Amino acid sequence: MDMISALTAFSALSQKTRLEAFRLLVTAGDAGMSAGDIAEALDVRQNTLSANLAVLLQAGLVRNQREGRVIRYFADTDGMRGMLGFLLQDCCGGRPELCQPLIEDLTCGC
Amino acid sequence: MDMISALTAFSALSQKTRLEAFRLLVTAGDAGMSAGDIAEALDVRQNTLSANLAVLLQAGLVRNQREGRVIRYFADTDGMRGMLGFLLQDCCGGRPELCQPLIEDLTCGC
DNA sequence: TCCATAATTCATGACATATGGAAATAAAGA
DNA sequence: TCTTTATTTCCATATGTCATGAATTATGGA
Repeated sequence: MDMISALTAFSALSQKTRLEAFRLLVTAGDAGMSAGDIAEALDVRQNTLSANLAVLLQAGLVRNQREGRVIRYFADTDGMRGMLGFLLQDCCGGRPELCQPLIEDLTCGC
Repeated sequence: MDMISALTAFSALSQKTRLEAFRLLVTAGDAGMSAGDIAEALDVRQNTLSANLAVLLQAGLVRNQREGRVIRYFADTDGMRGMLGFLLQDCCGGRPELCQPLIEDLTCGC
């Protein structure tokens, strides 16, 4: 992940509808969710959500797949990992003692 | 960390100068960096950087401290942890099997 | 073929954000 | 006190972003 990709990813997550949609897809896991279901869950119009999903797609944070009439969206864990790695990489590179407790805190029991 | 704080943090990191400044401060660690040194390192004007540091401050991603004439900035690891936790929390909550490899990948050897 | 459904694309107006110049504040030293 | 240095604040402008309404594409079924 380079600087531009990271900026795109952070920018994508800096908007309420998109952050909510992304979290929804993360919890949905492999099942994913159709664009319509996401729009209904978040109470936003289809075209508004469509534009926001397009931003998440371009940021590499979600994937999609047409299934007949519906288009199903999934969280892209690789994209998420790349973005987080971009931040933590620097932390570890320079100061392992800062990184250690941060990582430990993120394991959140699973 | 709530939704609004997370949005503020992601928004703060979605701008090149701010993301660069934050990474600079992360690697600087406890030593921190003065506003002037950051401005010079990133080749941006002081007033522009000042505005951007104010955004990072408000997002809780950096702290500062006056030392005589200079104002020294530090990365706020608590803020960083809160932001990352906000994303990973959902991942773990719903799907531990998604979270596990993601966490493992983030430990990056330290 | 015709219609209904699902979702996207396009154009527009409203609002927010970033940057630069100039001025202001704060501290240190002569 | 006056000057210099470090940094911030104010203001204007240019740019970017977001949601909306209308039109468009794509699919499935009558």
